[in-house]
Amino acid sequence: MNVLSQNTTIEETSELFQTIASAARLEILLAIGAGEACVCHLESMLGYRQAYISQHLMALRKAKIIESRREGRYIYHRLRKPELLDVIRQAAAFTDSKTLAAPTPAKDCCCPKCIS
Amino acid sequence: MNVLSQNTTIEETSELFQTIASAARLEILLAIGAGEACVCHLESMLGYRQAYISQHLMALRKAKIIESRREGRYIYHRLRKPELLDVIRQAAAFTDSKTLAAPTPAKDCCCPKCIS
DNA sequence: ATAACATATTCAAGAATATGAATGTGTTAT
DNA sequence: ATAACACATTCATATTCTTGAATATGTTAT
Repeated sequence: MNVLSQNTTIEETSELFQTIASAARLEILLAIGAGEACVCHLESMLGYRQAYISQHLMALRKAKIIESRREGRYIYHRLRKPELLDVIRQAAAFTDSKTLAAPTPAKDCCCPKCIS
Repeated sequence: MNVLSQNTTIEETSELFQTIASAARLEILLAIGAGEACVCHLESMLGYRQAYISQHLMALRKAKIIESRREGRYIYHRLRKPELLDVIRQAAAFTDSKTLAAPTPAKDCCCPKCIS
């Protein structure tokens, strides 16, 4: 029933979160945006060292989140699926909004003790 | 401009991802769902040991993702903001969909070398 | 061929995380 | 007051992640 009923999906989802659960990585993904970017671009944009950025790009590539393409001595990186930005933005919105949801009163535990 | 223009939001978002970047934690959050659940419910539902679940609940509580309420000897846990489920579902959908986005050809790096 | 450049990769040590085991705390029943 | 129960917390270790430093690779210009 659930979108995540399959354990494999849960695993994959948790791996996705793991990969993007890093401020530097989020910055990089947002900087790449829907287009593409070379390392020097990210370097000047974010102020991180070259090797540091490359390391993160490597992790993102390994996680199949980005793809790379060489053009001369530049290598351009882009999101495999720009929809990832939506996931990030939604999470950011979740984080930001100060309005807490109304507490949902409900209860009926189906564990052995409760139903027996 | 960007939703994440503030570094604080990026930090918070990365912390959110960090907290939910665990299969066990995702399972727990989905099991709690929009309602509330006691530990024994989660225990019988997910098949994990009690202490293990409590440890994860502790982490989720520390991250302000869930809230707890005691009723007799049971303690019910619920999402502070059920919208979190949407974030998770969207990520799961992202993970699942096999359709890769069309490559976006684009380039114009604004780093020192490129614009100078 | 050599040098400069853009970027990737490897390595290692410290930091953070995960999780099993043991134990503590608050509540209800007797 | 004691026991049983539902759950939380602490502790310790194994594993994973992070990140600075060093180095390697592929490309272009000379």
